[in-house]
This record gives sequence, structure tokens and C-alpha cells, in this order.
Amino acid sequence: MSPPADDARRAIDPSVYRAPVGTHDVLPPESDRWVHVVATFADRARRFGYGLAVTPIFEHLEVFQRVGASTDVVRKEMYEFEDKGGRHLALRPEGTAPVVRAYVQHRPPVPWKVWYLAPHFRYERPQKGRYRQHWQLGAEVIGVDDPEVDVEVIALAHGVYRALGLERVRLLLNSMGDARSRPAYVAALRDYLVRHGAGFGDDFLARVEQNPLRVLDAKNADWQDVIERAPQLTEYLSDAAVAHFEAVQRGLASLGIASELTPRLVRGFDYYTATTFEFVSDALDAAQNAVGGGGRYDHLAEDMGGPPTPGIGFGIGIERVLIAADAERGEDAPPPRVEVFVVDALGGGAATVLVAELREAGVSADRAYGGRSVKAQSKLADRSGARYAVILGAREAEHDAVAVKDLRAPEATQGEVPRREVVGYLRQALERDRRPKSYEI
RNA sequence: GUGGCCGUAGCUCAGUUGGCUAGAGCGCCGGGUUGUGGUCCCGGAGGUCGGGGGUUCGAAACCCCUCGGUCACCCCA
Repeated sequence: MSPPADDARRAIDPSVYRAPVGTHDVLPPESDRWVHVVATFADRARRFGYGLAVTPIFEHLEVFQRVGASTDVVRKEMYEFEDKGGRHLALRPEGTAPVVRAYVQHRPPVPWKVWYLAPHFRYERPQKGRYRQHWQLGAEVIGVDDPEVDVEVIALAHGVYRALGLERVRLLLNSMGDARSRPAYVAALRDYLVRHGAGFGDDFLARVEQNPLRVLDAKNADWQDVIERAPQLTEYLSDAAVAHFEAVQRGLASLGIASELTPRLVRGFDYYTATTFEFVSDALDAAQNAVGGGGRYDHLAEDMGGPPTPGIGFGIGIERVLIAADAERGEDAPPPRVEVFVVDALGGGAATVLVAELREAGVSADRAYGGRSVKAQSKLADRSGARYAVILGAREAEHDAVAVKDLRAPEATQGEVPRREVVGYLRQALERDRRPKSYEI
């Protein structure tokens, strides 16, 4: 491949060869933290008895329209397209709908407990913690409306934040009521807002018209007084809804999980019923402080043509979790890439063999390429963060030995080890000072 | 979709009454007598000054458009 000629170079549009607006690459060393979040979640989901559900990255448009005609996701944020067969499809904007669709399609035995890791897409203007493609980890339990399930699902999410070392994450809790109690409330709220918000302009009226609940979490300062005094959903809950909600709160308390009743917590999707919740980070002063959220959706399966089936789930935004971790404790130096770096002063493939032996033995190892000088290789050894360097030198080779150097020692500490023993020697040395403390993101 | 701020080497930035071959630090590559890193010294590579158009004798700097970044609104992970 020869480089393009100068004039050909000029014709290349640099704005095209970059990640599209609102998307980003996840690369080392940042991706190490990303993997750690995923691994932590996967481990806990497994312990809770959840299996992985991998669903398509796109679905028929109708699947996502089930999140609600009044939602921003459906009205303006969907990445929809038509394929060559004329099907109307959309990239996944949220995680619950595809899982419920899969449930309705396959009808697995209940309770169906699954978790997922998936990219999500929303066409909106990016800003801190808000991207057009972002990754969510989530879990869903379908088929049971026992409040104990609500408690378990919330506990799963809560445990993930704790395991990741996030301490400034709070749990906000609310109940959206059930099919019987919500319509009466919405009517009362609309009535109230129309009466008291007469002078608030078209934006206000449009929201009241579209979905009065949307007004409750509005940030507009002029509206706050009216919103403060608006009727609260909790006053309209049916006896059954109240009983369910109280059971959830008792269950959380019994696990020592603190939650805050937040009557004005309104989540973005219309399908929510009963329990809704959101995890927010106080370390984030950005407008996007929600690091996760979810709720119960007892009519969604039915709305997709399945039998009446309750369900509950949540999603956690990986990017926001990482931002929250940075905000809590600052960005740490990246962890070492490998434990051992092999410096080859002999040539002839000696490093190739030793590195292979180390890797087979479970020791992470790297080496330099391109026949670089010993000095250059030593620099790379230093920068790799490796604890030990092994130098393959001519003097040592004369009696079948190699030099092993402790790169962390303040004074250069170097010793000779017989070539055939070096792998075992390094394994033991690394085992001795393996840090017991858990790795935080 | 609307609005504010910003756009000079890989990164962080300097460079204004518009005027010499566009600079620094860090990073990268090499060297400091032929086998060793982290400190220090020397050298080197690397820039369509986001892109296009305009004003001007002359533009990185001024104007317009455009692309991108960032923050906020709307809303959310």
C-alpha cells in the first residue's frame, strides 16, 4: 500500500473518518475499566440466578413504539430506517422492550430472569453523559408481580454500584400506580395544571396536553410553585397499589438498602406501572446525574400481543457509571498492562519463546518488536508498568541463565536465574506481592 | 430541534493595534563510546493554524458559511 499522492490526500474529508456525532470509541486503557464494570455486573447477575439475553440491535419499529407515543424516545429520538425489504426498523433506544418482545415470542417458563449488555441509540444532541450511542447493562424479571421481586431487582442494581465502590449513589423510589388508580390521578393532575398554569405559555400547555406527568419533573423555575402544590400520585393509589408499594419499601429496608420516596419521580416511558426507581449520583453536578433506573411494566407483554404478564427491570448506563466514579475519586493512573516485560539482547527469537512460556503459565507478558536497542526495549519495559523485566543477555546465556530485574525497586535490583527456572521463579515472585485489595474502577 | 462557549503539532496550550521560514511543555523516535528503564543532557520527526469562501499588498488572527467539540434546554443511562 503506497500513501496517496498529495492531491489525493487533499480530497480526503477528515470529518468523515472519525466517530459520528455523539458516538465514541472505547479504547485501552479506558476499556479496562469498562470491562471491569461489565464483569462485575455479570458476576452479580449470575449469583442472582439471571441468564444472559442477547437480542438484536434493531427491532421492528412497533416494538419500540410500545414505550409510549408521548415519550421523547418515540417522538424524536428513534434511529429508524427502512431495510431493503421495506421493513420499518429501529436501533434499540432502550432495553426493556426487546426483552419483553423476546418473552412474548418464546414464552419461556416464569419467572424469566435475564440480564443484558447492549448498545443503545437515541438521536439527540450529545452532552456530558449523554450520547447517541451508549451502553447499558440491565436486568428484567418477567412473570411475577410479587413485591419481593421488585426488592430483588433493585437489590441487584444497588449491589452493583456498591461492588464498584460508588458511595454517592442514592436510590429514588416512587409508585406510578396501577391501571385503576393512574387514570384518575392523571385526570386530576391535568385539571389542576390547566387551572393553575394558564399563563405559562405554549410549552407548558403542550406538555399538559401530551402527558401531564411530564410536567412534574420539569426544571423550569417559573413553574415550580405550581408543581409543588400539584396533587400527588400517592394520594390516588388504590389499596392494592399502596400495599404493593409498602411491601417493596419494607423489603428494601430489611436488606438495609436506603431509599428516598420521590413522588415527583417520573420516568421517561409510558409503560411503567407501580414501582419505579432511579439511581442518581451526587458526585455528578451535570444535568445527567441518573446512573440507572427502571420500574415495573405490568401491561407491556399484553400490549405486544402476549398474555397479561407482569414484569420489572432496570438499566445501568456504563458511561455514566464511569463518569460518576471519576467524579467520586478522580481519575487514577491506568493499571499496568502486563506483569513481565522481556528485553531481548540476543535476537534470534529467544524472546518469542520465553514470552510464550510465560503466557502459557498464566503470567501476562509482553516484549518489543522490530529489533530495537536494549536501551529502547528497557524504556518500553518501564512504560509497560511491568513489575519485572527479564533480560536475555549473552553473558548470562553462556551458562544458560537470564537476568531478572525488579522494576519497582528504587535501586536497580537485578539477579540471575537459570533459564529453565525463570517462569516458575516469576510466578512465585508475582504471587507473593499480588495485591489482596479489590480493584476499583 | 433551540441556544452559549470553543476549534493552532498525538496531548495541554502560547501566538491580537492583521506583517519575518508558526512556538513551548508533555508524548514519540534516536543519541550520551557498542548489555539496561524510571532522573538529567543533546538531537530529530511531527502542523492543510477544523474546512470553504470573503476583506486586505499581506490573515492562525477580521467577516460569512460549514463541519466538529463542549455545555445548557427538552429528555434521559
